[in-house]
Amino acid sequence: MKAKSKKAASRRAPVQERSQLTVEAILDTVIKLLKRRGASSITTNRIAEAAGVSIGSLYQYFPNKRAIFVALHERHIAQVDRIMERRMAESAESTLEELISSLIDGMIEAHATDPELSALLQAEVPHRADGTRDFSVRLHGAFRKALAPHAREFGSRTDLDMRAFFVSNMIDALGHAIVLRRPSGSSLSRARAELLRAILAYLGQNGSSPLPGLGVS
Amino acid sequence: MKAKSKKAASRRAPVQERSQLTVEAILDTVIKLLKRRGASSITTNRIAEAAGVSIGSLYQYFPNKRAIFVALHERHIAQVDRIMERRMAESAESTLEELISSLIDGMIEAHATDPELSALLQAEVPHRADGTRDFSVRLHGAFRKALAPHAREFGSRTDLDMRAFFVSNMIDALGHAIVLRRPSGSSLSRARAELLRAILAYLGQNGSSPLPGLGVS
Amino acid sequence: MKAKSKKAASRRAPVQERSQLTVEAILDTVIKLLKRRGASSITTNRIAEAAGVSIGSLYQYFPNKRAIFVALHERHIAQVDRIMERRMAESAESTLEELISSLIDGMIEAHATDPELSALLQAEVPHRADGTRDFSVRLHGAFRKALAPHAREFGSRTDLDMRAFFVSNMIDALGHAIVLRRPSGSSLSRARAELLRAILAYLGQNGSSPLPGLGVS
Amino acid sequence: MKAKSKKAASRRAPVQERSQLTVEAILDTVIKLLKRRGASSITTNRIAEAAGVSIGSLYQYFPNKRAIFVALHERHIAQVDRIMERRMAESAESTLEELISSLIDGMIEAHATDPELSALLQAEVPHRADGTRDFSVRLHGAFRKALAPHAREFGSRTDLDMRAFFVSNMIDALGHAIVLRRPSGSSLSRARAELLRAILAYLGQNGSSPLPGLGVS
DNA sequence: CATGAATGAGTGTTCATTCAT
DNA sequence: AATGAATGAACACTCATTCAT
Repeated sequence: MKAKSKKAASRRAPVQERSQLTVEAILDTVIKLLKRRGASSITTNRIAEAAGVSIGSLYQYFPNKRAIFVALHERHIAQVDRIMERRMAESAESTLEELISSLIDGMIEAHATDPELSALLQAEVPHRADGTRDFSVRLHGAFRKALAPHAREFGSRTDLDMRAFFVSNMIDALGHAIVLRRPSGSSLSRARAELLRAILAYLGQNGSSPLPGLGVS
Repeated sequence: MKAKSKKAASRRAPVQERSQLTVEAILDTVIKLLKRRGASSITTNRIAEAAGVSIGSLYQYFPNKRAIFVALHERHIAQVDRIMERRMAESAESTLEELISSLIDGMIEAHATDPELSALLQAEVPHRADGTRDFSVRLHGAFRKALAPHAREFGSRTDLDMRAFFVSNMIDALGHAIVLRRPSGSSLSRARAELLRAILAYLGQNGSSPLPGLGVS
Repeated sequence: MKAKSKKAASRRAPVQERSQLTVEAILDTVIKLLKRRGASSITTNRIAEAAGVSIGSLYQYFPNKRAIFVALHERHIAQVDRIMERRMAESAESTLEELISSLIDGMIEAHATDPELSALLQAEVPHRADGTRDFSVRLHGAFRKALAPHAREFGSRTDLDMRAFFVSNMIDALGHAIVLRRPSGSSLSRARAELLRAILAYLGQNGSSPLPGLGVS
Repeated sequence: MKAKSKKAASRRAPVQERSQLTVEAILDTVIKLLKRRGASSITTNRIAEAAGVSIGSLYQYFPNKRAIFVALHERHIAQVDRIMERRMAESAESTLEELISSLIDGMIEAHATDPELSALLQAEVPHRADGTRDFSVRLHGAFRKALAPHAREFGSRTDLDMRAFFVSNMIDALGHAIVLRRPSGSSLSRARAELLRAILAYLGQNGSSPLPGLGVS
């Protein structure tokens, strides 16, 4: 699930650190402008000004405007990545149900933090289709591993693959949906429970047995 | 599910028709340019030229550039709408399973026709968040009606609402996903069957009994 | 010596004509700015404003800034071309001396009209080396033809070629020099006579006899 | 013929020397960039980087960008100057023919070393008209002195002046021309001989006597 | 002296939109 | 209605130059 891992050597770089701070400041500013005025009115000069950086400096950190949006998407994805990765690590010893439950919460955590931003990023900020795909793909891969121990329950290898695909997409898409569009009048926790139920039902194989001891180990 | 219902006044038809044709031609051109060069290089002048229309005429049909994109999204949604509406009408007498099966096929039909376009519209062409929401909302409403006859099986009214929300989102999001991103090596029909199974399992209530009376058999 | 010969079909083009006028106006403006402020302070917006044309229109006629300078050079060369070509045509029946005399006057006419411009074009306005070369090459070719009838006087074909090369370069470079840098205190006509003498002496073969009957015929 | 004579104060030498080396390195880099990318893409930052000097240091040696180009032209002219000056000194006892022959060789030596650079400096690198003029003027002055002993052969003082002007310009312009544009198929030495012949013929005064004993003394 | 991050005025260029024909 | 030349505000981006370290 690691996106890029540009872990800075701890003491190596006051310069690097300041760079990183500036980059973060710029991206945060873009988010602010995105919410305040919408994507179409964002200009590089406005970003620079609002971020308290000279336009020249902005171009020292980003080669062009598109790169700023790309970085914004990447940072967002990396944040989700980090959350999900942590949860997967934590659930290493848990049952499958616990794992899925945790990942749903992760998804909710990731998107409920700033639902407006999530929506804007998807609807207004152009992003080569790969960005989203990458995330899906990583989540899919993670699930393939998580479900592998139970492979014999899912007929063939293709079955496992498909199952992982569905589960990852359900968590992603439905997690997204319940945060952003859940029917008015229903609580998030209620929706969360429903999502868990949906996934478990799907994995329940013909509704037969209720996942006896599906540890992730 | 009707998007706008611009029922043409019967006698103004000839004019309206030419207008309609021009509008269609323009939107088709936008799609072509979108695929060929990407959204960021689309300009109104280029659209007009590629569509064989003068820039002046283009502005006779669209008040500004954004309106073109809006119209494109609307047309796309309307197409999906039409397909789904037809299928819902056709399945008025069918079992729930048949309805869902049909709607899944509708979703696939809608997106498999031009997956590239679907992806582009979502990733590159800006669309106020409402566009997507509108569609979801309509599908949701439709499902509320479709599931209503079985209301007593789903405890409260809130339950029904939630159930409809999940089913509509699963059809939308997972239908989308299996067309655009399904794991290589798996067939669309296989994925389609899996999606149906997932939804039915979800509606199967705890995976226990098979929806007594709901025709799911 | 023909540069491009885009002689407009006489009635074909009111549009073309206006275009041509605008282009000329722009180039004239560039010259004015060149003289007034120097090449380094010329901007496309300033050109447009000074020419009374919108910047957008300017870019309808020239794809970029460099093209403006290229066009300016080309126009200048074309003017010299035209003058020289006319003189060569007029001297078809004259002696070689008369031809050379006429071409010297042509060169002077060409550069004396606006010596400042000539100097600026050469010193400040960037021009791919070919521009100048082209002119030299055409003049060289012209002289090869002019001297051909006297080929037997100049040993081999290489000799003729070399002779034509020297004469064309003397007319070009020295004609240029006497207009722009001739020693203060000497008249142009005096310098002109000296140039003629220099060329004739050069062609006089060892300075021996005074060009016996070198008619161009 | 001395261009500037920045005779280094003997004791500041080490510093001066390093400075001088840096300046030379910068100018050499400019030439490299000039050849590689063309004048229009040269920036001070690129120069500094390619020269392995910090941009700050570059500005320690040159007050602004223009100064770099000026220095480049001056260095080039100084090189030619040096060559020509040496040759004039060496030919102090020679005949006029020998002097001229030597200066032609000097001109060839100067430009044949790096013809591409010569062309670039003239065509792409902006230079106030004075730069070229200066050189011409100095060569002109030198010739005035060289021809002075034979003043009585050239009628008036004005005559002498004019003669010196023509000879210096012929050496300059035609020397340049034979190096850079001589007709394909002719050797440089052949062209060199032709240039000498042209100048001698010009000085031959009506083609009469062949310059009896025109020492420069 | 050296450095190179930072600056920001200014540039070339685009492109949505208008409007006279 | 249709046209498309013209517009010019606005944009992304550059680059000569400075100055704190």
